[in-house]
Amino acid sequence: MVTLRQLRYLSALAKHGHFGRAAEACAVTQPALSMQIGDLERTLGVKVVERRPGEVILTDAGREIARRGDDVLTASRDLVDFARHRGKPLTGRLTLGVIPSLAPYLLPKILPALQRGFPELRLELRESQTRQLVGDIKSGVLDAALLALPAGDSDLDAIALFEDLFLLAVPADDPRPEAVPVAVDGIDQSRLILLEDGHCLRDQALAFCATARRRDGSAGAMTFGASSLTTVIQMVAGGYGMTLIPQIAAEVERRDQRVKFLRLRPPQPGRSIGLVFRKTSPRKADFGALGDVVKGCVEESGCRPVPPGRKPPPAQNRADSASEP
Amino acid sequence: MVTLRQLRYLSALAKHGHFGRAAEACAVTQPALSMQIGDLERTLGVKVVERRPGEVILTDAGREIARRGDDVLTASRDLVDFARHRGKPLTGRLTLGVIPSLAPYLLPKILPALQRGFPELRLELRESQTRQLVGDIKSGVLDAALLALPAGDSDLDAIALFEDLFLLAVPADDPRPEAVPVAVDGIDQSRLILLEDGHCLRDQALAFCATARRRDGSAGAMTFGASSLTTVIQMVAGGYGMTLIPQIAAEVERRDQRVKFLRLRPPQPGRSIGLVFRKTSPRKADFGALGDVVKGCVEESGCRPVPPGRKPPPAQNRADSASEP
DNA sequence: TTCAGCGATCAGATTAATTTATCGGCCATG
DNA sequence: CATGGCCGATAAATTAATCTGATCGCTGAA
Repeated sequence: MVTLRQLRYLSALAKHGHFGRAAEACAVTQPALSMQIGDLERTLGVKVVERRPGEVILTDAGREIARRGDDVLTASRDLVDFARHRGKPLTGRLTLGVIPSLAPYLLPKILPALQRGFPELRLELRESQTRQLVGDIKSGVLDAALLALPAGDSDLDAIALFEDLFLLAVPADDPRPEAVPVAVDGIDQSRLILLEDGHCLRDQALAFCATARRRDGSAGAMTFGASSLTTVIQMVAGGYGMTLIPQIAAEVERRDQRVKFLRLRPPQPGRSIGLVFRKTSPRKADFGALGDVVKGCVEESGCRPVPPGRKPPPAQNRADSASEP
Repeated sequence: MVTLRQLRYLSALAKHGHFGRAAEACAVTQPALSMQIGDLERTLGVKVVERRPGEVILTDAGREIARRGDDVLTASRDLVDFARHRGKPLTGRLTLGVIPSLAPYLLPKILPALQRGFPELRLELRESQTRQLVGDIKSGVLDAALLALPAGDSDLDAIALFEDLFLLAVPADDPRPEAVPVAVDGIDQSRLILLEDGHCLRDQALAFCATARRRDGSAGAMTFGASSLTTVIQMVAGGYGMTLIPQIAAEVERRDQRVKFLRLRPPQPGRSIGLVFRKTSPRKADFGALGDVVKGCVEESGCRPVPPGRKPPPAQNRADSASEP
């Protein structure tokens, strides 16, 4: 009979490709793991791993078995999570991913409120790009993530939290007055400074500009890859170009006197920020509560963004955030 | 740490509502099961069952835990199935459901071929209505089922096998010549004899007639509920009315000289027969092979129906088989 | 009151899993 | 072609998990 223990050991073995290290990861000795894998192979009637000198690789069948095993483990972990957290939202450990263009601006708003409202919550944060976050949510490494919708994965569910409009950040000495919204034509794509590849914000900005206009044939855009929005703003301040920046970040970056932020004429581009989690997650109650906290913080911070009143996030007539990360 | 054993015992307990009988079903003694349930409650920190004199009922949390536990068990059973059957399609035990309006006509065609081509296959058949079959597939009681598409459940996948057109069965002394297709107007809905409630064929026939015409306000139709198509044909033969009958059944029922079958004018109503199974089923290779056998048998039997060349089954301009069973 | 049904509990036996120690194959070195 | 290191398999002893059979205590019915 197959056991969860065998699947756990197999999962570790698949991950480490090494009996000794897999055993260590499972906090058992190597023979213990060897025997469990052996038992598994015997009960399934298939060689699961190829033991070759210098490396241990899964067989084809083994790969599929490990994949299914991970599904089983995730489901059982969910079961335990459900039982342990049922009835008391936002207590205990909760691992949350946040995209880099959001984390430094949103977290300072919500962490104090969370701490105050849910002192029993032990939040573990991770900052990564959307692609990574989605993978980690699906594999159960993360419970949920704050990112720009849509996440575009049918295994995932989302709660829309707020709309985050884009502003055009330009040097303070730009001739255009701050009061007048500029048309997208005001954006010289070749002077656009963006985050490095892989950031959803970069893709959204590019998508918006692409639909807005295409000044020359070159895929162009001075797409120097900064790793943080603050860096991007520094470059704008230094007169190296301009950028599209989400309102929630502009609030903070506005401190720098050498830049100013111009609003854009409708249809204003923007992104829809949401809380994403596995459809089968056992902690939906937590996510509802967490979402409420975020909405509350964003609202009371006097920020323009407001929670939308609909389920499926829009992303129509705005940046095409359908592109992966 | 939670174990599959505990989940198996919990599943049995949930099903039987009785420690003793659940234990018996698991082939262990009652104390063994009691202790495992006790351990489970201890590790989860929740009372899972309410022990009250005379009955054992799950708590709210227990119900959800049992549901999730069943998911885990299904996934682990799938893993084992995958490992055991991988590489040798159509061997070993395979449980297959078939709807009643199809089983007696299709099975005689395919069983000999299956026996010949796959002697190692031990097919276990069950005849039930669509609703029941779908439930059993989802819970893992059945591996797959032959029924009229669409099954309409997002957890299920289907392979379309063939189109089965409906014919109008009338008494042999009906004045209309067999050679000329009749219009749907030729169907007097008030004289329609159908299978009893719950059969998809009944719903399809009613749906087709409803779109075809509505002679009077009465929901009408002489919908005496026969439990088999043979019974229905007997009644038609006896002059009690007429019926819509799938071509595959007409082939057989044609033996009765007292009825004849009129073709219908386009858009000809019909049903799309398919093989349905869980999306995550470990035996998709088997289903492909089984589907091929069915297609082959249906074709070579000189039957009109042919395999369609498209994935999503039609059900357009024909009986509305979207209604449940 | 007494009894039958049912689940909990206990002690002891059994089975499964783990650890420590060791073996043997396979490379890379010298 | 020896030698030592790495790595997984195996053996024996130990520990932990699980089971059985006997029994207890509770509850509702006779």
